[in-house]
Amino acid sequence: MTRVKGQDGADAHVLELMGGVLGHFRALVAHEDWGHPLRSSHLRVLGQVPDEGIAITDLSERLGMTKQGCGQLVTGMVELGLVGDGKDPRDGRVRLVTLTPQGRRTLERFEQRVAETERAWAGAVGPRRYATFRAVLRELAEDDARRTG
Amino acid sequence: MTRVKGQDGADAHVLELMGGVLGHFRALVAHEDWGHPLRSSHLRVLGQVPDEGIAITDLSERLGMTKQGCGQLVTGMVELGLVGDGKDPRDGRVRLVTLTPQGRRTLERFEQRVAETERAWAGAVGPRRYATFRAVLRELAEDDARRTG
DNA sequence: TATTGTTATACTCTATAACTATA
DNA sequence: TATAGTTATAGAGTATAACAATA
Repeated sequence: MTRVKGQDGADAHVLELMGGVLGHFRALVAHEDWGHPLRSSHLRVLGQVPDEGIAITDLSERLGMTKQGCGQLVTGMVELGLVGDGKDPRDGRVRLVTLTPQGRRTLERFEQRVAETERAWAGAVGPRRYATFRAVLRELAEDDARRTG
Repeated sequence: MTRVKGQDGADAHVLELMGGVLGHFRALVAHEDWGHPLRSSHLRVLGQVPDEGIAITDLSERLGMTKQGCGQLVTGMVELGLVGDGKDPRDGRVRLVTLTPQGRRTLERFEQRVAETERAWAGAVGPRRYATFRAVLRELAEDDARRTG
């Protein structure tokens, strides 16, 4: 159960609310059959791999994690067939991470689920209110990135 | 750095945005000096302990986690002095978890930080837009709870 | 030397399974 | 027997430190 009320029935604060909504997606990913183990960390990676490929160090920066952790994560995803890795002909040190067709399909299917969910949400709260919600969320994230990044 | 743009500068989707905003709070908690180690799991617990105390099993349900995990978490928090535990006089099996004065102070201070942040956000995006954002977020969380809970 | 990436290790958070103690 | 809680163990996700290979 996702809680939305705090103690004594008081309104949950923003953090609990966001956490609950995010939990909805974790459940969505976990309960669907993807043909192989799929974790949300995989999806975050898939969304950051450009067509031309990317080095572990750059990918780790995009993901906001260490290159060590990123390297391990990618190794697991190569074994699952979600990404491929190869040498960069221009720099022998670089492991160039690319999307496999399967990785691309998985990413697209996930993005469809997100889009479906957003349509359902917009229907539930009203398209105009949802548009405001979405815009405010983006502005808050951008503000935060400006301060910390 | 909290990312807000996906690959090729495309807009990040809702999940990345929420994740980024939540990350802001994780950083806020991590960088402040609380006098002892404080993790976000602690804060979630503190927010769910009523004045009259609560049993581990009930607390675990409020938190949406197993009673085993909840018991461990509470044990650590007792050592930190954030909560106290005692026997329930009405049922000898029950470990009654209560807030210590220190736990209450920590919770209040955290809630002040949340309130300050929300005021800053409302100022940044406009009070009316922020009110819509907040209301939509609550409705989505409630909707989700109704479906899954 | 600086940079890319790996290996080794550890910690947080949480789960499942098997258990003990009390009702 | 049913319920409250603990102990043991494991796995995801990530970090830091020390290292190897290439530039």
